[in-house]
Amino acid sequence: MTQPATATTRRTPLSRDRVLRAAVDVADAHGVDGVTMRSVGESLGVEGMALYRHVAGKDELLDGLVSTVLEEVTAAATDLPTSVDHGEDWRPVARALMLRAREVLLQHPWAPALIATRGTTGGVTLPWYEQLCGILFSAGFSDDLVHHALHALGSRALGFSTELFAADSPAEEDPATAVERVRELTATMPNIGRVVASMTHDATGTLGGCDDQAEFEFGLDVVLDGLEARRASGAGA
Amino acid sequence: MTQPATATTRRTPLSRDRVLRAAVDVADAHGVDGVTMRSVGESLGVEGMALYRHVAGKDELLDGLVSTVLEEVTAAATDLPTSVDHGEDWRPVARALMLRAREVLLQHPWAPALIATRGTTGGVTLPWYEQLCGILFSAGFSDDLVHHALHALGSRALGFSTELFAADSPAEEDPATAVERVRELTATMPNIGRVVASMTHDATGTLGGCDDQAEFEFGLDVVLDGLEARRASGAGA
DNA sequence: ACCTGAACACCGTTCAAGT
DNA sequence: ACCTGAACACCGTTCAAGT
Repeated sequence: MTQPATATTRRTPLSRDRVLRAAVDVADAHGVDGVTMRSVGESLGVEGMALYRHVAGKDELLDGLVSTVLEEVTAAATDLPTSVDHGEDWRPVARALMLRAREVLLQHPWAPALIATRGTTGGVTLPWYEQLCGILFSAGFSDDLVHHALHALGSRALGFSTELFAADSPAEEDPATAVERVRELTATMPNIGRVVASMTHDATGTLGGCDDQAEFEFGLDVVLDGLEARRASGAGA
Repeated sequence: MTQPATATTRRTPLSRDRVLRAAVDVADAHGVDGVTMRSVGESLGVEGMALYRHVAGKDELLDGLVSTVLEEVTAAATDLPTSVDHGEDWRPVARALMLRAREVLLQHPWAPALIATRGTTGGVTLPWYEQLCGILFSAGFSDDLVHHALHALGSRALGFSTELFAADSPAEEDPATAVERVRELTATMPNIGRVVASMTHDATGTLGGCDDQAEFEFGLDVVLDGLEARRASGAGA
């Protein structure tokens, strides 16, 4: 049962980087609550106490988790443009940068919430912001408007939240109970009832079927269009 | 030292509601990590194990924390309009609703991150969404556009994140080191350096002085204007 | 009916001891 | 130099026992 790791694996010395990568794997598999000094150690074939050689403690390990994921975000953007040509629409380029960030974060569903608990992201996101700045400046943004855009887009890309709106619609729901639920809702909350009713009329016919990706892109386009309007009109704020 | 609570206080029977309110107070005072079955019990003059009579466990207590704060958000909105007059600009009304929500959440700095860890907000936010729906429908929004707006504004109001952008500027920083830091930044990251430089030129002269409130309002106005443009042009998406 | 005390499993952390 | 084992404080949770 106690399968000893191969000699090679056993001998590979621990390092801060290996610890953090192992912790990310544990979080991906068991959520952030599953990340324990002992569990991360076990996934490395080592006692949990051995980790203290390479990270100061649990808190720094969690910070490291955030940094590791955000480095992944930054790395995933390196094959995207860092500027636009004169007269070129900057929005598709910034859009791609934003969607790429989202792709990475969706692979680590625990990450946005953990990022939110940390006060800051440290410096690891700077290259990503530098890239975004490059795109915006080359498109003719003013200093102030770039600053505002960094806040508006940065919080959207790195701190996006999913499904706050959902009112616990059970994954598998009987159509009859769904209709009944809409009826109840409509009785006391006519406006929400109207929205939900319009959703049930769509192709799928299912309730609570919000397309997170589509909603993210809608909100993103609203922001991109709004920033472009302000750039074109020369408004600093 | 062991000050016994007054007889009256002692006799007031525990209830789910009192437990949750006590837990919110503990979180406000010591952060969400300070919320412990034992610490919440102590703040009520009771052993931690007594809480299990009123909440199923720690997880339900945290869910209750989120619900309590979100009920506060909903309650804080009741003196705001639920619709607009024909031809009235809906944006200032929706804006007030959003800013009111933010005000409440800023009093519980731990709340957004905790909300993010919970999959859903349960049904407690429905009245708030109902109110927002009422405003949007009365302003002539289509069903689809209201749906999109609920996502765009809801995630912004309830899941907003602060200061993801900041690169750990120490609270108290010597101006000389600040200038040096900008120089280093500018060397490898000219675009970010330009933004930071433009910030240091403002009235305060301090570095890293991002005005979260102003940035929130800027991003909010971008979204509100974008939604209005889509409403006016009759675009469903 | 409601709370307490003791107990157990698990976690973060320290540190002397191993190799 | 790097890891292990034992130990300690603290936490979530259960449950028999108190009042």
